[in-house]
Amino acid sequence: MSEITIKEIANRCGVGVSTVSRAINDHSDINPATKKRIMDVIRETGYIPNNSARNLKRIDAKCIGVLVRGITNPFFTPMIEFIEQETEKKGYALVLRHVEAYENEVDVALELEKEKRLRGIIFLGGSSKHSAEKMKQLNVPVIFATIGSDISDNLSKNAYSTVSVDDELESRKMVDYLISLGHKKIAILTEANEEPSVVKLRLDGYINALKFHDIEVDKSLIKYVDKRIYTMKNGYETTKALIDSGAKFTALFCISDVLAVGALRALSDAGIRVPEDVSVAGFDGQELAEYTIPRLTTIKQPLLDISEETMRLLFDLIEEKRGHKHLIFPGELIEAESTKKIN
Amino acid sequence: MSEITIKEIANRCGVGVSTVSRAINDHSDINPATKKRIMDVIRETGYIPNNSARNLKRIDAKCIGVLVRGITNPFFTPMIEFIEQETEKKGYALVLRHVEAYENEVDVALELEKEKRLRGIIFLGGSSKHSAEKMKQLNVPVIFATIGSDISDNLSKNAYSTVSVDDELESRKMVDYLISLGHKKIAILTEANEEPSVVKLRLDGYINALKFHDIEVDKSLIKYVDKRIYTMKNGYETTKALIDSGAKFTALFCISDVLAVGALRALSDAGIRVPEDVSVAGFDGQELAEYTIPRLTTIKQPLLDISEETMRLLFDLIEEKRGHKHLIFPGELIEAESTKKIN
DNA sequence: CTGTTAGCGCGTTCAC
DNA sequence: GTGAACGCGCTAACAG
Repeated sequence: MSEITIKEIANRCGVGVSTVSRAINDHSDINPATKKRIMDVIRETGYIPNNSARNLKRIDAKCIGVLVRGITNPFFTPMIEFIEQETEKKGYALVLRHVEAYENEVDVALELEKEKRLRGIIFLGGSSKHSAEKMKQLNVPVIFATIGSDISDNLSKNAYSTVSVDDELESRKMVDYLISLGHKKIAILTEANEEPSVVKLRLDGYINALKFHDIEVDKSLIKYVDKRIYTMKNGYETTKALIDSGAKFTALFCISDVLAVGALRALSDAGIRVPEDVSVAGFDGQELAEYTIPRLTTIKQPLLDISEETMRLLFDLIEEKRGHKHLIFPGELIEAESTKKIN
Repeated sequence: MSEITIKEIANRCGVGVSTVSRAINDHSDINPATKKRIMDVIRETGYIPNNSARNLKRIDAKCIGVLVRGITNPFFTPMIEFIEQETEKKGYALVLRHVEAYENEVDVALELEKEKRLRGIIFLGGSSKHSAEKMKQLNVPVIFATIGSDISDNLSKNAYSTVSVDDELESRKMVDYLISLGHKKIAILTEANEEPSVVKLRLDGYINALKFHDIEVDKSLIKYVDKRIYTMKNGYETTKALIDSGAKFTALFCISDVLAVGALRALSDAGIRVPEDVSVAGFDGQELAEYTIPRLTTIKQPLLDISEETMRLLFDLIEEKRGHKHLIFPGELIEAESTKKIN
């Protein structure tokens, strides 16, 4: 039962611990024969090195950390898969960590950096607005992916990079499109969040588009979901509330595809046809949007581009080839079946 | 940027390291005043204890590990949330780890157990079939949730617990139901997997139900998706292939809800109405099933029951109140809109 | 209540 | 090519 350690292996092989260490870590200066003997014993005994002890000593642990906000959200899955591949290609290990609602992502990162000796950190989701003070403690390169820099104060912009779409612009693009289809009474499903965030930016885009086209912003058409913008339930219930409120609208813009799925269902239940009676649009361009009935008109975030550039930037930063940047990629308006020109 | 350590804090406060340690770990035997002084300095300096070092020493780390197979799969999300709550209630920490396709979950568990000094391990997804030898190395309680014990050899059944539905039975239940609606030509979307697995059990259930009702098993109606049963794309493409094959069927049973979503879309694209022309059924009872159009008939796995019993069992095992068990919960057949009596 | 000290398991010098 | 010894940062046991 007692835990088996490197010492134990060394004893059984009649060698010193450092030799075992060399065998495990693929060092070159070791006799192939002894290495084989050691590896055999390791396999027999089922010995597993203790990671805590390794991390404590190892100075050159090539490891990058990815902190994901919201486990509920399938949106990041394709990005994570790409990041995993690239990380491995570069010979780095990856530590993936979900950040709970009650946790501060930078605190978690700080802790992880010490524990795993991270060489770089990627934040997926969450906010890039953090105290410059704390950010500075993170003394490895940091990149926020899918979160723009508009969200933070200018002071700390050179403390990290961002790779994202321009959420305000993309949101505006979608509302412009709906307006171009003849819609004037456009409702929106969003989250009550006055903090700088992608949510806020998307709402801003909606308001700005309406204003630009001299359409009055009708507060009864702005509906706030309860807390989470990535649950169908919230999309369903908030849409139901919108319908029940008696407000008249010909289009409904949901700031996430997941919300839109709930909206589609709620409209259908109310006997409202999409897109004949009401046009519905989402945001994100998740896989799901291609499989709803009707298919969802949405803004597709270029996740592959974002992921690629994130990794390129991160490794450049690690190798000190260049400084921090703030990159913006254009989203793509996917015109699908859920929106239609108004009669 | 030299890392700041506990020693440094001790120096700055003019106390010993153990006093700092006591302050950090909320020990009772410490002067509140000195504790406050220490905590202040810690806050100022932004000191963060190194987890690796802690894990290395700490003997009583109350920590449980959850290993999740397949990050793509939103199915486990509600379970994870529940497990998190319960773990915290009991004063335990939680380590959540996703297991990649190329990894062996028991190996990962072994590693994690050493690193984090786990007191218990929960596997979500994957297989419970592992060499008894390896399982024995895991010398803390192990529970497989949502995976039945039928999958493993009898020898090692007392080495771990399982909490799940009976996948074969539930699958049979669904096919029985479809037959009761008058369907005889029932196609199935599954995965080519001869290994013992939930996938295999669900296919077995399908075959057994047909046999029981003296319906011939038509191999052209058994369609295998490519690798993953939790992607809509696979559901879509495999259904398309089924349609294109010209095979006649009046019902389509998908062994996951996610596959069924793809199937719904493919049928719709082919001009086949659900449920008028073809009935569609899923399996799992995920949130998504309530939001498709039409709503999906499915087998709802009692995730709350499974989660509750998993946690109860785990803590009982940790406290050595009882031995390993293999619990089966009944699934619930949700009759929704995607299935219909045949004319 | 507090300081000193001995390891936790391993990687890394530095001798040999 | 190999082993002995040191210390990573911390907690726990033991004195005081």
